[in-house]
Amino acid sequence: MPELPEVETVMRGLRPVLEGKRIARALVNRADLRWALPPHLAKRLTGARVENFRRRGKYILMRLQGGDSVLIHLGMSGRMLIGHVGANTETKHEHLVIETEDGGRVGFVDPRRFGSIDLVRTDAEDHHKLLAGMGPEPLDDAFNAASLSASLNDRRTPIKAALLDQSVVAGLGNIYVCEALFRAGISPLRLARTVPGARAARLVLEIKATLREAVAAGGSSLRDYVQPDGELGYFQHAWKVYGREGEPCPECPGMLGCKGIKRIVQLGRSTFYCPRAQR
DNA sequence: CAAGAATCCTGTCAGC
DNA sequence: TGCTGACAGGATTCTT
Repeated sequence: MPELPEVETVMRGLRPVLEGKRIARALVNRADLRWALPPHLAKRLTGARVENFRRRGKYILMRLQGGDSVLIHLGMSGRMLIGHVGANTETKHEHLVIETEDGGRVGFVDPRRFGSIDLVRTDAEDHHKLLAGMGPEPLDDAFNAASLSASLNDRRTPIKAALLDQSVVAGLGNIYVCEALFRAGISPLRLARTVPGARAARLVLEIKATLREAVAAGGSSLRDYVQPDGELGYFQHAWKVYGREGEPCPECPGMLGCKGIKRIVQLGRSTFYCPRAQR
């Protein structure tokens, strides 16, 4: 679930609670997530000072003093529950708990257990199996019309599938791909190889704009997801097509040939788009 | 080799 | 109220 804006929001929420703090206690309640947690995770966390955070795609990296990074992926339903030691925080599916010396408490909650946590040496973060081969950060300058065109050129999949591929661009998921394609006026069914050129240039701009706006809004809060501080992100109200099957298209409402937002299935997942506005 | 399907797991919601 | 089936932010692994 959480896509780049939500992961970024979560990371920003963790900073004030953990950065510069020493971990007094760490507790693993359940180790069988997507992949088994490292056996010595709790031991490695306990007593460690948290230096800083970094986000890469949909991953959060928490750097510890001593040269290790904790690599966190929230999967579909993962979130970080922030509170205080001793406060009533009874929650199901809290697989990892971290308590800081100054009384802060962070719980990793993930009902579906598609998330994962691993340890990696900080100086080799990008060589980790899960990060190696990941495409450019969409908000970096390295992600531009030329680079996107190059990676779409030899692809025969629909553009929707290509953008969900993290090796093309890192951090996009189902929602933001739908939104960016709508804003760029590109059909999700269009073959990726036909996008390079002017369409790719427009697509890059819309991807960046959509993500920037979503980050500024604190992400999109769905059923399982709220910001670490419990506040709701509000970008879901700005969705133009996602989850809006049957509603009028914001681009061509009521115009001849516009039948509103349509839902189709690609890669087994819902795609929302306007067949008239997106070509 | 590339592209699509199946898969992991739990919760929620709509419909009957 | 309770049951059933569809569906949900992801991404690897298995089949065609």
